[in-house]
Amino acid sequence: MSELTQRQETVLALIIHEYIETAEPVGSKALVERYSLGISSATARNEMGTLTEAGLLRQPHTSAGRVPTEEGYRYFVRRLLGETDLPEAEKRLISHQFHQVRPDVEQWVRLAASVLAHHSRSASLVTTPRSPRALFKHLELISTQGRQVLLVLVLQGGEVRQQMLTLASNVPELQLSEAAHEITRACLGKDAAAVAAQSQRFSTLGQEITRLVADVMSRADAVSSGEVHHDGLANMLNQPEFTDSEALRQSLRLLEESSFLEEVMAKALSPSVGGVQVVIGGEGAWEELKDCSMVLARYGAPGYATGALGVLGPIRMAYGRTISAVRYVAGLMSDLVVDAYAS
Amino acid sequence: MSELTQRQETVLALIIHEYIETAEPVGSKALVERYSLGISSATARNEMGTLTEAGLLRQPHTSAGRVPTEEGYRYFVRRLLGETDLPEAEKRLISHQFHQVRPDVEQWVRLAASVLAHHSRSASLVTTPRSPRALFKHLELISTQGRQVLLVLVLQGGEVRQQMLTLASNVPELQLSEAAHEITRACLGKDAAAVAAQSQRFSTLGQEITRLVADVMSRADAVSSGEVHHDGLANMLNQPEFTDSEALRQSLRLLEESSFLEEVMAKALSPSVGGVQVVIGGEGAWEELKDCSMVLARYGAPGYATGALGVLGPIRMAYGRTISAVRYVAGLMSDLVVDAYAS
DNA sequence: GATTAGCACTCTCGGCTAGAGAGTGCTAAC
DNA sequence: GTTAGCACTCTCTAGCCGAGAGTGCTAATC
Repeated sequence: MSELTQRQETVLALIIHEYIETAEPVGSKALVERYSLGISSATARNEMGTLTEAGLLRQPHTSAGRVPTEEGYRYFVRRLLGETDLPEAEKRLISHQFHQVRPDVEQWVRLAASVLAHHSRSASLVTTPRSPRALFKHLELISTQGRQVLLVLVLQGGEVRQQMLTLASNVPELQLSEAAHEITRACLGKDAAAVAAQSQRFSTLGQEITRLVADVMSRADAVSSGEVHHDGLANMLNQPEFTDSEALRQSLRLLEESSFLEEVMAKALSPSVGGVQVVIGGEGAWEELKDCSMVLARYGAPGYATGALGVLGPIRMAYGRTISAVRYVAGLMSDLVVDAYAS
Repeated sequence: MSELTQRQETVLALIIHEYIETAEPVGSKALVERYSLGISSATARNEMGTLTEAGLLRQPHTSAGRVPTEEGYRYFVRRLLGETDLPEAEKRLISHQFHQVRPDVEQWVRLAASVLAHHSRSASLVTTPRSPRALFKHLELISTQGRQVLLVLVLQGGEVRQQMLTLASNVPELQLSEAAHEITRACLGKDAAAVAAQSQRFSTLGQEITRLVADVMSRADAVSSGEVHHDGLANMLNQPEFTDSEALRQSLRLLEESSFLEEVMAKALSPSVGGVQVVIGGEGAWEELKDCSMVLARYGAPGYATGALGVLGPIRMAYGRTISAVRYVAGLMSDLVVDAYAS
């Protein structure tokens, strides 16, 4: 795409700004009046014509105002948005909220979803953080009744997994806790495969338990991205583009089928590990997202635990505000996760 | 309300049945033709007039067919529905599904939500099961790095709670595990208050930890109903009564604000502990639910752990099918929870 | 050469009307 | 008690019309 003049960029930016606010095609006259541009509507029309030919704007019908195309939004986000950021006051407020809730991953995830939904006025998505590879830290066996035993497995990073198991025979409590200690010593810091490899070293009981531990750990590996929490669905309904049900239904189904979401998040986030990723209109890859945009970011500490968060909304989204919010919350979550997990 | 004749009940039932299917006012002629009633449309009209006077039917406008009133639905559910039940084949299928997933409470909750949403073609709600009063079972202290310690608390029933804490000074691992054993011995089977009362018996370290344990336990008590999972939101959108956004938005907000949901579930379920509860149109008590119906049930084993599940849909809901599904899934979940927790 | 005023043209949207269709309540006959 | 017949009411849809907004083009202006 060839270069746009300064004025064309201004016009594009203003049209997008106006359209995001009003959700209605914006015409040349309204534009120059509303923003006191120093040009006449005719000049604006000429520029708009150029932008339309460049594929950045589009007319819903012959005699209506202009609406940004997906390409137009992309140009805007890539070239014109700059490094927006939340006002300091809002940042402090959000940060304060995070430090006020109980220090618990689950709570942070909820709060993050709530904050994102509120600031973006769209639907938000936040996965719980997960370690890339579960590493053994501590095992505890707690006898309950008869041959039922509760297996509590602590992973490096503080994640706790539990699992019931029924032993072949009754085993005294003392023997259980001894076995747990022995296994803990042998497996400290090992991953699922390595734990499984240790199993021969133990007695029948130890082998049974070790295999189960390895099993639980590999299951933890399998769900590499955590559960997806969401918030702000109701915001989507306020958007005029979702008044007819079809588009809305698709988005809703999206949010409920976490498998699809995980796939999108994983794919969209793999290339850019650092910053915020903006997916506008599905980018051709996701038919189901063609009426939506997503603003996504990873958070957490690579090596310890990472998660993803983002916002799902209409293509006509307040990208500036949303990107700032996503970036800031991702940073905040990273700090919190590092604090909690790094030890 | 005075008694209805046999024929009036038939007419009411058929109108409700027809309206549930088509979502459109049903007229006398269509009714007698569709169901080959042995009466003429004029007779049907007379009966419909009586039912309208009795407050069980209503006309959207002077010259339209009849639509059931909330009172009409209530009569139908209370007197005419009988003991419907899912077909054996479907029961077996559902049961099979439950036994196929990983034996894990979280998985069962998800599956229950999915099954309910599918069978009711509406939105479903399932809380995770919770013990009515958290009772201490086992404490484990795992040192991580420096003065950071991971506190793992196992409650009676197998629920596991974890919490980070930072000690005032560095404490060797051995001393930690000894303290944990000591506290475990002293607090076995006690509730939050009793645990707090024990705290004086211990050294400074023990006191600090015991108080934290009591704190964690009382927090567990506070959330007497678990987290609410939901599924099948997309089903709601298919319903014609939710095409305009207002009613839908309300229901959505309901599902997202779990606080409100918990209140509704708690209230609606407190009187009838045994069976399935049907709330039609909010029953006057909940303004927010006035366009919706809920079919709710408790599950679990009183004394061990209980939860609630149910379906939220339009008032024009397939009550027979939904009630059967809710009842069956609640029973299934009860069995599973008892199996898992009873030990 | 860029900008602008003026103008004819196009397209949507809201309001209006008319006719079709469905359903009702009533009355009189069976 | 039931039913056929009928006049009446109300909604829903299609079609039409005028207002309004916006455009593209041309010719004049800076």
